[in-house]
Amino acid sequence: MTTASTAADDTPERYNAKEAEAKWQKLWDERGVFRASEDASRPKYYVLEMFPSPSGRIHMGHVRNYTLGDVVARYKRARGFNVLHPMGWDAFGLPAENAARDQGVHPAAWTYDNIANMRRELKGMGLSLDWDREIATCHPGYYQHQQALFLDFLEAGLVYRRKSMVNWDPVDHTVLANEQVIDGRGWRSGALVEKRELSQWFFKITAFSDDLLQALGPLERWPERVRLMQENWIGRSEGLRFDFDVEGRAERLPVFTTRPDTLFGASFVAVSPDHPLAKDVAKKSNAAADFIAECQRMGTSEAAIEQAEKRGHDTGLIATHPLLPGLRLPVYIANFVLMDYGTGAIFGCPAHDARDLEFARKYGLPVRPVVFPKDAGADFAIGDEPYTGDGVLTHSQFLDGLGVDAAKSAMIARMEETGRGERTVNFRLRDWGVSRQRYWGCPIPVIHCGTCGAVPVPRDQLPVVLPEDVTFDKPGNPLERHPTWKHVNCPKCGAKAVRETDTCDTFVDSSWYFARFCSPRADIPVVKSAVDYWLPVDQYIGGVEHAILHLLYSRFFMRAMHKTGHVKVDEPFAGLFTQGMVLHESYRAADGKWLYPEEVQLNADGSATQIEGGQPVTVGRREVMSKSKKNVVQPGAIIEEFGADTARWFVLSDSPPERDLEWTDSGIQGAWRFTNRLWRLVGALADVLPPAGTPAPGQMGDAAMALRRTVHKSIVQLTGDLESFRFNRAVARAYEFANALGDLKPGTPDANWALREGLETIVRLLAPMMPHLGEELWHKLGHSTLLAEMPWPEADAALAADDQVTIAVQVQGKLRATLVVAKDMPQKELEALALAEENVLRFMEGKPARKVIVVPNRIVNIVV
RNA sequence: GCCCGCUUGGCGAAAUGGUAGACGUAGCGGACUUAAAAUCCGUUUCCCGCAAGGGAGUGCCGGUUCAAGUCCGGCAGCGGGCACCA
Repeated sequence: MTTASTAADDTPERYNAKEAEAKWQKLWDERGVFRASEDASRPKYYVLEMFPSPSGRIHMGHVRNYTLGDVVARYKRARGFNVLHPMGWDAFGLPAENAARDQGVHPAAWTYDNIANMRRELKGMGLSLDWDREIATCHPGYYQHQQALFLDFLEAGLVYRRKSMVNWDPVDHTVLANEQVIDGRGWRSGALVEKRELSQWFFKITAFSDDLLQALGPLERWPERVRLMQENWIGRSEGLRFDFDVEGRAERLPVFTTRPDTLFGASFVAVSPDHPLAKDVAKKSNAAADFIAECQRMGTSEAAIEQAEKRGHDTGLIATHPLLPGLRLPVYIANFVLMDYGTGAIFGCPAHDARDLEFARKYGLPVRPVVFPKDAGADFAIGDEPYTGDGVLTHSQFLDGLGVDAAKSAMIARMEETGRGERTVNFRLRDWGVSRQRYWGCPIPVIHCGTCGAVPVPRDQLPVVLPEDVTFDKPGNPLERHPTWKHVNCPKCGAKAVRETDTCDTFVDSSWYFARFCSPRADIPVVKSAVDYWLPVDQYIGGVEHAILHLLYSRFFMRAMHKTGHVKVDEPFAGLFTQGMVLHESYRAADGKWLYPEEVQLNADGSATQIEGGQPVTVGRREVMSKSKKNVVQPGAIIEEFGADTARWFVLSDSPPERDLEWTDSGIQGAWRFTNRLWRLVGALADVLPPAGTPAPGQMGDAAMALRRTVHKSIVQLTGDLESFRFNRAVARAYEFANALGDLKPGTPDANWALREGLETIVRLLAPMMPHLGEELWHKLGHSTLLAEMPWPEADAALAADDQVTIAVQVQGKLRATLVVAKDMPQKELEALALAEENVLRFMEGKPARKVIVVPNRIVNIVV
């Protein structure tokens, strides 16, 4: 990386960003410009970016995220909105515990150190934040209210405890998330992961399945993509639930199917290895027990599932077909049937389902098609592929001749009539397990008593504070082995009891922080008047990687908080913007080692060499910045070198914000060039400009008028760009605007006046994007007000409209000439002018015009 | 496997169905300079042409239209989400 010039070069011709930025940040802070309070007389606007984890340093993704949010916040403020723009810390989580174990530092100390550092870095970006509202989720002042909400949800029946299967690492003594199991082994210990049944706390997100799905529709200011992902995740499917009789057993076996039309093609029944029937069978059969144990040992990773073949164990039981009493279906325990979807049991119709077909072929079960493709003959048979399309029902009694949809309805109706089943809706969404066997999280406020069971911690005993004297030298949960912390008396009966030692999933912390920001110091979770005023968040901005979990959990939390009387809205985020990632090329030395960008010299021909030693370097494709590939650029270093405004300008400039952005050295240099160009432009003209507020001279020359038109057109266009999140377009307009300003020669009173108007306007338009430079230039232009408190400039509509337009003239749809004419010239005149063009006549080849299409102010197309 | 998105100069990208490539970046040529940096000016989709101008061109094939990067149908490539969900 070569750096030609930087903000540190303090020559009179260069903007000293470092000095200026510190000065304006201090002034904003002292005057409390960005402090927010409820004000019923003004429209409110709540802008929020996803809050960071205090990992240590901010990265370019943060710079992009918070710049986008800050542009919105500053712009809306200028438009007269009462803006709330807060910041906080998603501070609980595993990294702090890892640091504790590896570096011997307490998680709290590590976290608060990182917060202090990152707060300093964020302040250096000049963000228009209300720092008085700062919160950290690891602070008892925050998590005590989360504990109160937990108890509210518990009372409302939205929290419950049940046994569930988890991935258990027998070496580290902890539960692992699916993502932490690699090839069936713990990612850290390498131990074979076991499936274990543990008691876990769950949030009953499924209580809102239907609502969470239905309410996606009206979220018009959310990306379609995110809504679709949530829709798929919730996974609603309609079907039939009905019961099989099993020979020799009293209980019927309920199954769920979305293809009731294929019931006459059934050839087996299968239950999950975790199904009660399977467990029953295993009591008497070692073979069955062995099979179940084997299934449970199987990995849950994607790869493991993909490779796993369909396998089953024949229980010897027979289910009888509900409509064909003579048809006896073998009951299998099958590894591909999931306990927690539907009823944990299915009927298999191999002819019309891929999994069932694979299973049937393996165990020699009949494959009987009952849905025939439209043009199939009576001898239609299934080969290697099941037939899953529409068709005509065959060999299916009362369904014969029907299409698939009609047959589904008919079958459901028949089953409902006979009382054997019913139409059912099933969701893929499962309840949210929040128990984590970890220290650095919000303690779950429950006490376990031998006689009373799980007893909520009384409200007056909140918060349940994490003990500080814990050790991380052994695997497992430090809360579990703490000598005193968990030993308490039962709040109900007074007997000896133990605290819940599990803590909350950190996704719980981030599911309601946006509500807490409304009243961050209140002694209750949220103050009604505050949340009623501010919520929902008007514009939320963050990475698409949170499209499902965080955004879905937050939607659940709002509903739960609504139900428990805390808020009156269901949807937390009225508008959502998902930004792209920041990418960078990666560099590899001849020996295969990754190199940091600053170790590499980029050559004009596109090749690269190592600065030290001069060996050739392999330039890799651009990808997400990651420590392992060393393709990272530290925001701190960039801001130190060029200032925050230049960094902000660059991340806004190159790509549309929803798309990935490639960080390039030439790009940041270009942004730095522009920063200085503006600064010089104002500096060079400061002496000749008329004083601020001078009335316009009566006579305006053509050049001055042309600039005035650019000024007012720029206001209109750039405003539209900001409104629609097209910040790269706004940047391009600013360049055009600045080019026009540079082109007008000063000297005459009209030109000087137009230049003042232009410079003041560009400074105000750029202020949301480059706030420090804006203040600096505003001040240079003779103003003593703060630009951050100025209203948005207004365009003169007459000037913003063109008085001349360029008309394209086409012959047969091909461009043959252009006309510059007065705006709104009548169609007849345009047509006449077009037909008089030499080149147009040439391409008409003497033929008469058959048809002339005239679009006013745009185009004339002549068809011959 | 299912669902979704994307594909335009060397590169990042613009373009309410109406002049494709604005703006930036990189390159090339020039001015300034002892020189470099910085700055400023010019130029840059490809092909033919001294020029005027012409031809081709938005992943590929086809369609709708006076007019298609944009709309419709099909295909390919790349990326993302979900995935034994019955």
